Amino acid sequence: MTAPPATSADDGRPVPQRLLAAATRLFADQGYDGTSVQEIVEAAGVTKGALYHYFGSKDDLLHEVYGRVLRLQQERLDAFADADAPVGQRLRAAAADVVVTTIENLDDTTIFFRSMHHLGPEKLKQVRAERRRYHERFRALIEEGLRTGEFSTATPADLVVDYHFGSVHHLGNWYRPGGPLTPQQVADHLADLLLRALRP
Amino acid sequence: MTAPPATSADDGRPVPQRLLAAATRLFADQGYDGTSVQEIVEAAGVTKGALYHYFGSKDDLLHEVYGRVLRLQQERLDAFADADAPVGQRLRAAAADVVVTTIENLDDTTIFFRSMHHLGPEKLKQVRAERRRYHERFRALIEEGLRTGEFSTATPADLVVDYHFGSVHHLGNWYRPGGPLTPQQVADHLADLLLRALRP
Amino acid sequence: MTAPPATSADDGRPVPQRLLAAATRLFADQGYDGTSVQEIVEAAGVTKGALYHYFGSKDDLLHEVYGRVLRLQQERLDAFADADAPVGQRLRAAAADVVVTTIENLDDTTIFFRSMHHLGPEKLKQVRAERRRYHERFRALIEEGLRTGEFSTATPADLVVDYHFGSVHHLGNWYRPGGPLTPQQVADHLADLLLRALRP
Amino acid sequence: MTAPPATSADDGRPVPQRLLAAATRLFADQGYDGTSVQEIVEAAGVTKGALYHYFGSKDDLLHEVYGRVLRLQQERLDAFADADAPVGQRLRAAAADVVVTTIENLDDTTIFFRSMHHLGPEKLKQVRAERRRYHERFRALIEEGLRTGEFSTATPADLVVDYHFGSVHHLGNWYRPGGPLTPQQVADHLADLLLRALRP
DNA sequence: AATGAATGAGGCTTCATTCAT
DNA sequence: GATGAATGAAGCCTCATTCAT
Repeated sequence: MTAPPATSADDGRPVPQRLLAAATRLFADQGYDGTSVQEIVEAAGVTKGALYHYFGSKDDLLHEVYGRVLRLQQERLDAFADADAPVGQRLRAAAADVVVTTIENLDDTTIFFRSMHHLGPEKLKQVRAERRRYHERFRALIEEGLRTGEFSTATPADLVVDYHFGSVHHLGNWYRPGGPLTPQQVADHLADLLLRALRP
Repeated sequence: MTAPPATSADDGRPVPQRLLAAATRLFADQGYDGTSVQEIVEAAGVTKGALYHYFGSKDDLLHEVYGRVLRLQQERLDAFADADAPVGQRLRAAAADVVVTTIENLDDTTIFFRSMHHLGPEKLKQVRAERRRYHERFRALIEEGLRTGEFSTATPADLVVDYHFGSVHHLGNWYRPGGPLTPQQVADHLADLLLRALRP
Repeated sequence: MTAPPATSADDGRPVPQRLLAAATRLFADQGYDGTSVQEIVEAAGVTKGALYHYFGSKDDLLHEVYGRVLRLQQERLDAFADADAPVGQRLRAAAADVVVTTIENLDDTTIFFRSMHHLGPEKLKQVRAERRRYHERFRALIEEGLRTGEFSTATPADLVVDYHFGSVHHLGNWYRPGGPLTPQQVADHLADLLLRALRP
Repeated sequence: MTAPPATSADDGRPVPQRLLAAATRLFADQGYDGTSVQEIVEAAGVTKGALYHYFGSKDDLLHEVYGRVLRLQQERLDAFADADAPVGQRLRAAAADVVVTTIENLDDTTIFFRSMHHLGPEKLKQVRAERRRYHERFRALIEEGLRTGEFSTATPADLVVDYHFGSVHHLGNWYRPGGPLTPQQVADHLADLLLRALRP
């Protein structure tokens, strides 16, 4: 008959997106186990039945939350890595970009690194495969720089990748919006640390 | 009447230590929430009453598990930092040492970074205070090197500390005993990366 | 617009029959409660709306499944009972026939005896009335033989009927197609046991 | 301090027995699926936690309910079969006895034949093995009579066993306490029908 | 010092059915 | 004739913790 009424819970967005947004916020505030399905559906203004109509289980929500960010980051990494520039510039751009997008989606990424182990076996496998692909691409960039002599060969590329992504995962533990540094400033500093460590 | 019988679970160690060891192993294998109090007491060969006799709650176990490692690391950091050597050497030694002790207690540290948020508010506050003290000492070393001109001032000391400890937290996500690198080799590489990044 | 496309699930049979066939198979495999409406409609290649268009509820399906067989058996019993032959021959034929038709529709009958209690009160009443009518007709045959002296009066007719139909209900618990006996052989044996028990 | 108060729900019996009795009554009245765990614990005057302290799951209750009767019947069958008497007398006694004990535990047996398929796979396997053992013993009696020529060889022993136990399973569908026949009378009639069918 | 039965609250998930389109 | 999103109630089970002994 008429347009659906817009209450505080029922904004115009489709139900699945409302659920995902509510879950993201609650997981970030209270942790995955600390958040009940009941809380999620109340925050989204729907019923449990609706949630299970769109998502197979609670850990499906987790999977979706992180999958969105990971796909975004993979696309951006591919773009930076394939650009036409010296490898040092490309690596610096990619290393800084993952920091910026992680901070811009800090809820999603923090949730995920803390709660990944709650995924079922097959979903966990899938996510790990996607992360591996991401890391491989990043590592390939470093190896390219090693071959050209632009980077120091003192440290295995694997270890360098884990060094950098350690700091990216760690962002959720200390970065607070409104702090003294903007996301871009943090990103530039961390990328700089990486590149300085790689200087021959 | 007589000495207690020694069963397979009752290996002679005192009950609290048996409980702590069982909890550590189970938390590492299955996560904190994935492990029930029942499983812990069965693995330790005692009953629930015994656990609650020694520990006030389940998160007390978590607290103890990590507290042990944190106290150890703090002692060692203090020793390295107070040594009589150029600041670069002292920082390198401290940075490598925390990697080695983290790997040697990988179960404990992995559990902790993943499950910290399950601590009650007062225990969480206490642990955070201890960690802050640890970080402050580490940062002081870096600032010392900045003042002496031994390290580059390009990056704020805070950020450098987080960069390094990001990689330390991350160890549980990739390091596997029996891999190609010994704990000491990993430690040397990571300390080297830190020092290289700090070169002027 | 045009004729509906023929998918693998859409084999040309009308929708209600497809639903009934799917329900019968699933109920037999997984039980009535073990089968969800969603599974039925997926197996039939339609949607829930379609099911509820043709059937008022899930237990309507059960009712239809068994109603078909019961009507068939009633017709056949009436035919055998009304035939022109000695009562012993008529009873033997009827007793054997219900075994054959039960085996030929073993899914339907097994489901039914196991799930009857899921029918709503009014449907249950209706089915029980139909079954009673069936039993009465069967009992009348036995009583006819008792009056003529052809059968022994050692046992009340009621009990004899229940004795035989006990074995018929039980068929689903042990008869397997492809076993050593054909349906007709099983039927002949069971009818023979009944008639032997009735010998004076 | 004092003896526990005896309310209507809390009689003197131990909790597991109270639970089993409540479950048996409710399963018989309303079916297995028709009975919620909540109803059972309320009827037994305890909480859900207590139920799951003693029984691993809802179908564990079912398993216990039937296991009790089956063990009883197996013992009695063994006793009758091993007695010192002609095989015809022993078979008649065993055939009548299983009818009496089935009627005396009609709730348990009715529940079971109707709900067996709700048992998990391993429990189902175990129960089937116990039933098979029971049937084997019964069949051995019949085969003994076939060898001595006391029984007719017209029908395979297997089929005769299923014929008789069909009528036993069926008892729950029609026998009502307080009807015209006592359990013993029903038992005598059914055993008589079996023996008459086996006359050469 | 230690037991283990019992609590009670809460967790996730399933499902038959309805209804606007 | 048919769709499928959404409901809402109920279901089974888990678990940290307590307490009388």
